[in-house]
Amino acid sequence: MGSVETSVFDEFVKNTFGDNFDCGLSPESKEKMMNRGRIVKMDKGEYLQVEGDVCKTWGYVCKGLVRMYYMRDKEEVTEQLSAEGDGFLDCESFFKQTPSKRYVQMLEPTTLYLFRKLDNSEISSDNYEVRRFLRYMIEKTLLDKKKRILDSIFKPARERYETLLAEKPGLVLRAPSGIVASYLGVTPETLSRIKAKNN
Amino acid sequence: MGSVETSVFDEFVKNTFGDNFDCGLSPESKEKMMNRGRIVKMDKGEYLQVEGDVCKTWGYVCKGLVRMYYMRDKEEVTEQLSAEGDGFLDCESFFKQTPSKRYVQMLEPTTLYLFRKLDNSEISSDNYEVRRFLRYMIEKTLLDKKKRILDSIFKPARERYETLLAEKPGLVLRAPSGIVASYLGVTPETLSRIKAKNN
DNA sequence: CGCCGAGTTGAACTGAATCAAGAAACGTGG
DNA sequence: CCACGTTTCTTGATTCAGTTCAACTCGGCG
Repeated sequence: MGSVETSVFDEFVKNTFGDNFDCGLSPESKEKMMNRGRIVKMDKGEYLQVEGDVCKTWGYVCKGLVRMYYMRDKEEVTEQLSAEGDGFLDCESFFKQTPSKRYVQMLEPTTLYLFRKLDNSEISSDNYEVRRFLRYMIEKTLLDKKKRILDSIFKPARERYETLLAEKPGLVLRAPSGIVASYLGVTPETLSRIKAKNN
Repeated sequence: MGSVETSVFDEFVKNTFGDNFDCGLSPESKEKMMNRGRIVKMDKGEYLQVEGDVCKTWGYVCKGLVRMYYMRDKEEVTEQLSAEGDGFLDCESFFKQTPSKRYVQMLEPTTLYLFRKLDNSEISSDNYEVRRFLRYMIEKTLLDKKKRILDSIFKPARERYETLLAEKPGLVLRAPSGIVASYLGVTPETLSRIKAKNN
């Protein structure tokens, strides 16, 4: 593995778990983890995954902008919106290895780092450090998703928008308004009004 | 382990994962899993966990009724409501082993089956089957929670109530209305009106 | 130049929250 | 076992955030 992948992996860990997180991986275990990763470049509009595919990889955005969405009666529901430094995962299909209901599309020319899912023989042969790290990733990802969904229940639309704008201004500025609206769980009209009143 | 625990464990697996699920545990591995379980009887109103505790166990209701809730500005938000055959878990505290924000209270005299969390040395020494089974439990639990929360966003209150009534009539009949309302994510007034119109 | 889809603005509507008051259920002590 | 006070539940009136539907504006692009 070259130094490019090494630094991408370190960056992934830092951005996902925070600065002070100890991933608990020896150099050898880290090497093992990284052997599962590969860098992929994609064009704007291109799909990494469409409905019916089985999700085999865990994604991390090096550069660009990605959205994950599914269809809810002809309406696109944007579940994830990920820019540089964000991970993304279709948990349901990835865990169960069943055909996905979700689409993963590039909103800009994008560079991804993709971790391949382990097959059973790999998991059983893996060392404790690697298994623990994978467990951290699962738990972190799912707890984050849960938190995001809960926020969308309790916080009003304007507050959700302001939080997103404060934490990820790039997303709001770079993604089309309609997609940001769907990510925030409101209609395009409502987002437009929120933006208007914010000036 | 006696036959009581064995049958409780099998029942737990069946109710959690469905009839056709193969837990993939050899008799020895199953024995190992069950060594982590114990049966606990509690009174109505009693707390298994209060805010500040660190969650050490995965719960399964053999008999009775349990609710998990947390405080959101003086208001109790019921996150889980579990009767016979249901599992319950405070994911956040359990995974991170941090002080919990949640309360777990018995709404009836209740018999629980509690699985102790593994410490690190146990995990590293455990066999593949046990680790895989624990992974199934984590993934299942978190995907279910996610689904429930998503339903609460998209489906209107009346539909959520009707689904709950159809799938778990016992909960609606046995739990106090105020708690059911909080579980459904509506005010007691709204639930009362929904019930009134349903006749 | 004129089309086209995305975004904006306005008006009416709706599901659910809030506020307020009355009715029923509950448990505690006599 | 009943009486009483407290909590919980119901019912009504009002309000509000956000949706829906419709018309209009703007910017890009053939």
